Parts: sequence; structure tokens; C-alpha cells
Amino acid sequence: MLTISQLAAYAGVTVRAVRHYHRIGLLPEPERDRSGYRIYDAVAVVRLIRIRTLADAGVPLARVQELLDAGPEVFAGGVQEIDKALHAEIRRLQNTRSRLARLAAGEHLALPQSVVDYLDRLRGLGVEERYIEMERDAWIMIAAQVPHSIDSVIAKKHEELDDPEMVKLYSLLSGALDWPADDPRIVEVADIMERLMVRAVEAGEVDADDGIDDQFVDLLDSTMVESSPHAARLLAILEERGWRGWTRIERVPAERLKTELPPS
Amino acid sequence: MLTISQLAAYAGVTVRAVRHYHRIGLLPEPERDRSGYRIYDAVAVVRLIRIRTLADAGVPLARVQELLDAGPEVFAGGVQEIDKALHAEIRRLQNTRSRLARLAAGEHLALPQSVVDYLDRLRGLGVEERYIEMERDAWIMIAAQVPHSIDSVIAKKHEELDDPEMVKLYSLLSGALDWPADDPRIVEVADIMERLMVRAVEAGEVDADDGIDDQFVDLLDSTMVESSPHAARLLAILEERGWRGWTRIERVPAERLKTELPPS
DNA sequence: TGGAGGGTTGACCCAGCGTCAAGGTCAAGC
DNA sequence: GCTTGACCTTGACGCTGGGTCAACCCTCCA
Repeated sequence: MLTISQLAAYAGVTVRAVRHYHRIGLLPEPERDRSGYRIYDAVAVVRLIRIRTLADAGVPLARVQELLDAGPEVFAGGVQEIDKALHAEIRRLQNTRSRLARLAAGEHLALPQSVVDYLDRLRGLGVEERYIEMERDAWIMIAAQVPHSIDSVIAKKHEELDDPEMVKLYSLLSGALDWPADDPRIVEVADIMERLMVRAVEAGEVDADDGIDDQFVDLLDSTMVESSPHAARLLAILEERGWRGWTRIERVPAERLKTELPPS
Repeated sequence: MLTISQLAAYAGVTVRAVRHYHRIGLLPEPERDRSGYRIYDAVAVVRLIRIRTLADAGVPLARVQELLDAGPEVFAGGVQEIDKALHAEIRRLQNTRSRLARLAAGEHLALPQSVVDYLDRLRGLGVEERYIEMERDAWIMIAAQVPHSIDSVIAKKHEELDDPEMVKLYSLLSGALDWPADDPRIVEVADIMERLMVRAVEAGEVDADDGIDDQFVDLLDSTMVESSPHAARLLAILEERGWRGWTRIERVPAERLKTELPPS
């Protein structure tokens, strides 16, 4: 008959694995010769190869035992189920391969395609890479907060970009990263923004219910303020004119303007 | 920013996993708010999603860390390697699926195709299933002992089956399982075997160097003897006529016949 | 004010073996 | 008969990638 290493080699497993199967009762302990060595017959070979076939399919050993000790119809059902899982796993790995390819190509993978397309459109308009990166990080955070509605939010941004004034605004903002602190062009930016805001309010496009949490809106705004000295000046100018916010624009009633000051 | 559960949900991992990555230093511990809660930024999202993409590809976390902290060319090389492994894994799973299908179809998988074909040929000759099973188990043991030369051994058996006398022999042996203990047809079997042996010796086809270990040959012979009472009688008749063995046939010189008796 | 639903750390548990450790056995050569 | 090297034996600990309590703290809302 066979020694344990012959058995193991033929079935393509290690000796250690065979002994493990004995301990957990998956493979019955065979007879021993007079020196205590295990000696195996063909039945053991068949069982071990069946065990490996199922285990290679990713079936836990406890389930392998159930299946091998069950009737033929239970076994067939189990095998069918395993095959389905195997098929799903193959597709998962294929999917992982394509994600890996995107990762190698330099994509961040942290954003849905719609946002990536939007950032590419900005890039196409000549917006600087530094500015795009700031936008990207903001979008990553937004997508993390409201993954379900990110596509519709982006759709709105695309519509906004159809307006040449908005395109102009972006190209100014992009360049603004290098402006001196008191650059007068910031007023031009404020003018464009105000025109855009007025138009948006008139078209009834300003809805506070975009699904993004208030605190989070404040946070994005303050991140923006920290990113550039111009941002604070810009917000101040707009606030004088009765507007508040950046991420989400609000009209501030004139009479409240003097009493309500920003907390910080 | 994001809490741990928001981060985890967006990246598709559990909170526990994120904390695990912190412990092993894979994801840097972020700032805490004043109550000790971790707060995450976009950089953490990007890193976590990269971690998951690599981990989903089956990369050990230690290697993920190496890759993410390495330069772009090392990273690219690593990713390529991982992709190769992934591809190999997909093929392995596809292979496992086909083995699984064969298992479900009732195959034993413990034998190479050549032996399965050989057994099918015996079946086609009308040999009984009980006899086939005995043969199968013997072939499993032989294949386990000499996996590299099993195909050539089987090729020889196929040639033997081209001889109508051999076919007759098998059909008799198959039926012999139900013969009464003293059935005279056993002599007919012996006659056929002797004719076949004589022819084999004349053709120079008997070579002791078939790669199968002597002890193992003895073992197969004794298994055969135990399997049926006729087997012992058959061997006895042949031995009277100067032949020894079953698995491997040997001519015994006439002068040694009287002095050398079987030990048991 | 208290309860739900977050968050925090820490400790133990799991499969499926790999990897020593510390020997006993067998076959072969000298 | 002795040694050598390749096997065999049991037993115990280690590893990955977290899951699953436990015991407690923080925040928010009614």
C-alpha cells in the first residue's frame, strides 16, 4: 500500500495536510504497520482527492465533510452551489483585475466615473492641476457622504459649465492661486459670481435640500477659506452684497446682515 | 470630514478593518476630535480604497504597505506581478470548476485519463462492474506509485487487449466472481493465461524493469489472492506449470521449482 | 434626564495549515 | 554491527485578516 508521503504526493497535498485531515476526522485514520506508520489503500486516495477538489474550490473543510458524507442528491446540490460561488469568485477577480489596471494607470478609484469625467472637463477648460486636486479631494468627501446622489449633483455642475460665465469664473479662480494677496481682479470674480447667483435664484435653481449635511457644507466652505487668502476676501465681498456661502449659496435678507455676524 | 463608519462604508470595508489597518500601521492614525473620535480626510479615503483594491486582489497587507510606500516604478512592477498572479488564480478556479463538474458526474478523479479510458474499454467488453472496481483500485495504487510511467504501462495493456485471447480471458475472469469454489473452468483460464504468457516471453515482452517496486508487486498479487478463492487455485496451477506471479509474470526455471516453495 | 446610536480600547477566537522540536524506524553501505 | 539519511511519529506554537464580545465613553434628540 502507500505511505503517507506517497499518498500526499499523489494527491498533491502535503503530509501535514493529510495528518490535519485525520485530526479533524475528515479522512479516517488508516491501519498502521507494526512500527506505527500509517498505510493507505485506494479508498483513501479517492477520498483525499475528492477532499482536495472541494477544498481547492474554497469549500471549508467542515462543509467538505458534510458533503462527502451526505447522499448523492445532497452532494449534487452542494456541488452546484459551490460551482455558482466559484463562478462569482472568478467574475470578482476579473473585476479586481480591471480595478488594478485603473490603479496602475494612475486613477484614484475613490470617485465614481461621473466625477472623474467632470474633473476631466475642467482640465479640458485649462483649469490648473493644483486647483483640480483641491476639487477632487472635495468631491471625494462629498461622494463619501452622499454616494447615492453624487451623480445628480454632478449633472447639475455639468449644466452650470454650459454657461460661458461659469467657464470664465473657473479659469479666473484657477489662476488666482498665484495672484498677490491684494490683487484687484478678485472684484471681477465677485462680479461674475454675483451675476451667476442672481440668475440661479431667478431660475429657482437654489434648493437647500441637496442631501448634504449643513455641518459638512460649513466644513467645505472653511476648507476653501483656508486654501487661499483670496477666498476669504471673496466671501467678504459677496457677504457685503447680501450673499452667503460657497458650497451652497444663500441669499441673506438685508435687515439680518448687520446683526448676524459669522461666529468665528 | 468623515467619521470612521462613514469612511468604512464608503470604501466598502468594516469599521473593524479600518482600525486593524491603523494597528498594523497600514493606514496612518488620523487626527481626533475633542472627544477622541477619529476624523478622516480625502487622503485617507484614497489610501483606504487603494488598500482595498490591492487586498481584494489577494495581496497580503504587509505587501500592500510595501507597495503603497514605494516609488512609482516599484509600484507598477508589483501591480503587474499581482495581475499575473490574479490571472493564474482565475485559470486555476476555472480548472477547479471543470474538476468539480467531473466529480459531480461521478468520476473518481484519482486516475489519469488514460486509465479511465482503459477501464471504459474493459466495460465495453462486457466485464462486470465489480471486477472493474477491483481493477480500478489496483490502478489507483499503481498510478500513485509510478505517476510518471502510468501512461506507458496502460499503453501496453491496450496492446494486450488487441489480442482476442486476452479479451476472452477477461470475460472469463469477470464471470469467475460467481463461480462455485471448485469450478473446472478455472483450468480453461489457466490454459489461456499460459498461451498468452508463452507468446509474451517469445516476443521478448517480459521485462522486469517496469519501474514498479518488487514489494508492491507482491502486494498486488496477494490482494488478488484475497479477493477470490479462485485466484489462489489459478496461481497454484500456473506454478505447477512453471510460472510465477500475476501482476508481473516470471518464468521459473524447472530445477528450482522443486526446491523453492512459496513461504506462506 | 435618559436612551439610542454612534465612538473607544482590549482581549479572545477562527481556519488551514506551516514550521519547528524531539525523537523512533528503515534500508543501504561499510 | 554501526552509521547515515530519509522517512515516520506526536505535540505545540505561529500566521493572516480580521469577527466577536465586553465594558465603557460621547453626542444628539425628545
